[in-house]
Amino acid sequence: MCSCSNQLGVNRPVGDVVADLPLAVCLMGPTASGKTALAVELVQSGPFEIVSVDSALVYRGMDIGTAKPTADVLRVAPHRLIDICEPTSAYSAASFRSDAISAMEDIVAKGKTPLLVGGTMLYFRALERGLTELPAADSVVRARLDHLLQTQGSHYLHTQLAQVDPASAARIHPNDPQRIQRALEVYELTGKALSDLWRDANLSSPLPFRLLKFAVTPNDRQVLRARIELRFEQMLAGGFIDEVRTLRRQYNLTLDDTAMRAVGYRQVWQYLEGACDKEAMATLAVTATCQLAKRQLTWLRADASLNWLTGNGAENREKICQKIGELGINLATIKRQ
RNA sequence: GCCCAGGUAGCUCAGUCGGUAGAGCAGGGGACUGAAAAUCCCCGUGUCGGUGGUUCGAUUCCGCCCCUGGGCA
Repeated sequence: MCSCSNQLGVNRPVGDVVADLPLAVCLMGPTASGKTALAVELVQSGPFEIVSVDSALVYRGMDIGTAKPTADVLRVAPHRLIDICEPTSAYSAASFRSDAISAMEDIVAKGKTPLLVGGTMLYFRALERGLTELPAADSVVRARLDHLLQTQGSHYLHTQLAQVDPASAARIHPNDPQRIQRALEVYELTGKALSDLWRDANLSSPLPFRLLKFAVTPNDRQVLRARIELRFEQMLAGGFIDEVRTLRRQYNLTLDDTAMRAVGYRQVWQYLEGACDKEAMATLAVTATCQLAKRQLTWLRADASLNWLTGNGAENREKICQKIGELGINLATIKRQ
């Protein structure tokens, strides 16, 4: 059993700078893998406070389709970085990094340990490794590049990029408009090649935390698919379609808005436009969600520093408790049932 | 019962003027620096419904049989 304490302390030799950094625990995993349930258990049994790492949960009014924790859950396990944006605004990995670090510092100041929970793997990476200091998205530049993309095609933009930033053009596939546009945007805003900035500019400040990372996932992909199917049915029964109707009524949204690119919302939107019937919409949404899960797993497999949690709830709690113990940290008992 | 149209990859279909076949979707793997629930890249052997015949060679042509639509009775 873990020893009982409200304080987290790091029992490492003085002078070990890395060990002196406060601990933050990461709970990563594909959609529908059970991250939230596990996080709630941890919060109820240890000195944790949750920071959401999720690009869709940041949006207000997007509750059902994002499987956002319910008000009841949030009462016992508050999540930071939820409901912080209007659906019409754009959030970003850079915004997340700075918001997350503020939240984590605040949590540590209260004597607690940040528990980072989510499935947006780019956000985890940006947090851990930092980002090159670059200009933020510029809506005017993007609108112009969008127009060029529509009229000239991505290969044209790629040849334009090759002239100002050959290294980025070589790295980015001609069919990948999003990355071509970003590289061109950075060039327009700075007059410098993105590849040169990556090489020369400093990364943002190093993360002032030590991360202990866990990945939760069923060991069988079919199990995850079944959970996704079940959850989508529950979303529909819970009023997901009305939620999208309301968003469309309340905001001046289009499918191009970041928020409406979220899995499920896109498919319901198309259904509401009459593009398909309800059954086809559900199939498309489930498929898109499974494809998202697959991409999330690709990120996770590539991270050799992860601790995998593929057991049941009790086994997973035990493993987390044990790993934290190995770091020589006194943590409140994580209850076993 | 008769007539017509089909039966080819997990699904929807293309195609082979006879030389054992390929797209989209699904699925799998991978990439990922201010949109990331996004955006991309790579991966295609399947008794070509069954069975006989013609042929050097049949998934392709012919006969019969089975199955699925639609029509006529």
